[in-house]
Amino acid sequence: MANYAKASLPVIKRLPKYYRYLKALQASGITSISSRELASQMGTTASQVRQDFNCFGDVNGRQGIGYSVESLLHMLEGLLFGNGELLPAILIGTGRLGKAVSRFIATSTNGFRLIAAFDVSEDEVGKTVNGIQIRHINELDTFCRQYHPQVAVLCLPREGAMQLSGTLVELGIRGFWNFSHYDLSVPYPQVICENVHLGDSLMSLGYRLRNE
Amino acid sequence: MANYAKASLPVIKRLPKYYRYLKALQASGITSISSRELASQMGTTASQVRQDFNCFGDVNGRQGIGYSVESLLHMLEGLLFGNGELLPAILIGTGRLGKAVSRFIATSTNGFRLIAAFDVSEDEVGKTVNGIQIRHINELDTFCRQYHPQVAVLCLPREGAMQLSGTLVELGIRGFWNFSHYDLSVPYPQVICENVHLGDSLMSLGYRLRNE
DNA sequence: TAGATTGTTAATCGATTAACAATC
DNA sequence: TAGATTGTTAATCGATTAACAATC
Repeated sequence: MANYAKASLPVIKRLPKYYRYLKALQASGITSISSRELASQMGTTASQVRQDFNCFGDVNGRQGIGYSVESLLHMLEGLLFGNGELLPAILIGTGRLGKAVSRFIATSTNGFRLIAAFDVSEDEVGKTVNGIQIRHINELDTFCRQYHPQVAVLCLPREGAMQLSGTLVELGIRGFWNFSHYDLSVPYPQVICENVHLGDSLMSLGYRLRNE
Repeated sequence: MANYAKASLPVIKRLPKYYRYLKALQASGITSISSRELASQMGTTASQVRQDFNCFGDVNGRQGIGYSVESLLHMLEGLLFGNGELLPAILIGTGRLGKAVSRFIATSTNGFRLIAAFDVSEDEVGKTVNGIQIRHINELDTFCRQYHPQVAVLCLPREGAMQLSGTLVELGIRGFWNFSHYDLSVPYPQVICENVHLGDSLMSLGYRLRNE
């Protein structure tokens, strides 16, 4: 799919931020932007903006003018959401957090397609999240073999994610969004979405606050 | 409070992970651990473990033996959760995400104390989250002046967080946990908890999956 | 003592920032 | 043309990893 020099993880993590700022510019009718001005708005440097842009392909910046907002957005949309095709995703764990998070995946413009949800609790089974019927975790194996989801969103309350991740990889899952409060033991090259230990980030916040 | 060489952000972000692994070791009855063994379990290097440990104080590693699990945990607990005192926090936005997230802050062993919750919707006002009554956002100003919360957890659905952050800083908020899908415009030195753009991390995941 | 492991300094690696020629 | 801005190479900065003397 991609054929340009691969972006480093820090660059990848910045893409959504570029996307949001450019969307805002577009909304206010701005059609062209210089790296200097964009950097100043985003609180970064013009150098970084240009380096980043140059690593995700043919951005068509014009010397003396700047970059076309529309063309940048078009490029970012392709990178972030794919070009039309949606990544089939499953939700595992349909508690409060699972329900809150699932809304994002269920929104097709975000590039994912929620095709199933699983829970251990018999109470949950048969109910729906975002129009998707909740299945019992026992059906996971059969389901994956038939429908080949690519992404798993783990919203299990505690243990289980670690053990489950291995199974999921065997069943063809290529990416995880892990909200479980444990580390997955997934071998390279599966992609794990970072930024997901809700508790971790708050713990760190507390540390920083107390030590400023 | 802290008087040791300040830890860099990457180090701070690793603290919760150390905490979890050491807790697991403790639970399985292990009292002493070498940097080499801990690193191997966590998927990092012994060098990094030692460098990290040496930057958060007097860890009392014993040459030839290793580190005391208990003493490391004691130290990490102090760093992450404070020594008994809890950071007063408020929740802004009590939708699904706000409710899910608030459980963490409302659990006192995590080092925070949820003292209030606010929402714009009149429907929400008067209801409770985790035993805390939901107030109307109009009361935010009066409340902060009286009770001096230090941390704000932003679970607003879209706009608003950006504009609100400035006000909150003026009202004495020192740290944010921002789940809102926008960047805050908060001046240094307020602490912003990263890892919080739920959508962002999924977008990035999609990009990585499609480009592997 | 011999083996293991720390604490710390030095080397490496990678990401960010600066510089500047090319050019719109 | 003159001013502005890109694309890209070089310099800097910081974090990770390696090395090793000290020592339990």
